[in-house]
Amino acid sequence: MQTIAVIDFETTGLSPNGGGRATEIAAVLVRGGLIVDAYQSLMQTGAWVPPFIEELTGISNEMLADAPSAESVLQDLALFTQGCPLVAHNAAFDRGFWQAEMARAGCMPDPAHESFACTVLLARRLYLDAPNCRLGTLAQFHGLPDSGQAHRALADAMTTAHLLLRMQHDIAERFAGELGSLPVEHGLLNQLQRAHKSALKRSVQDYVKRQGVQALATH
DNA sequence: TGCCAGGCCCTCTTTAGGGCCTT
Repeated sequence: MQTIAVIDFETTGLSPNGGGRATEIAAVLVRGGLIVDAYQSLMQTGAWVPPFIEELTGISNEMLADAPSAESVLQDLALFTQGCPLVAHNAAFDRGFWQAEMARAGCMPDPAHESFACTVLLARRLYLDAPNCRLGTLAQFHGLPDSGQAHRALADAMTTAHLLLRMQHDIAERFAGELGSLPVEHGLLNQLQRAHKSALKRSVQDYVKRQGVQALATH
């Protein structure tokens, strides 16, 4: 059964190329429709946290002074998520920091981590009635469990994980005719997030068809 | 005070521009 890692970074800015560094990371493991494990840590990169970010996240320079080094945190994280495809809310943002911080820490690239699905792109496909696709809005829209203080890594990763579970449920229900008993795994999420709204059903059918071919190929 | 990035999507589009989403 596939395990998916839902991740969330808190950072000092919007882009690693603009000098932004990670301040906190969380990863939540999802398997078989359940949250099965979680990891969270502050990390010390030596970067200064601007007042605006401190107010937004509650993460201060003083808190980071006692935090473990980014290198040790990222090595732990690489082990924790080993072999798991990744999911994040606005994956383009987290993917940029993931790649930059993993490279700085000298972690070997994990082929599974090249597959990075985005709950924003999926939400834009699936929830046309939602006011917008911000994480907090979608959590309220679906009545997701309260995961704690927003803009902290574990709380946001937990909320994203609950959103992902909701999406897997909704996709399975909406496309029950095409999917049958096929689980809603990472490959289908990737397929759907790239599909045009009007082509959702065709994407599911294409995915199911390919799964069938792969199943035959393994026998 | 306001902007600083980057990837993706949508449309009054595709030889482009603007909005969304993340910290």
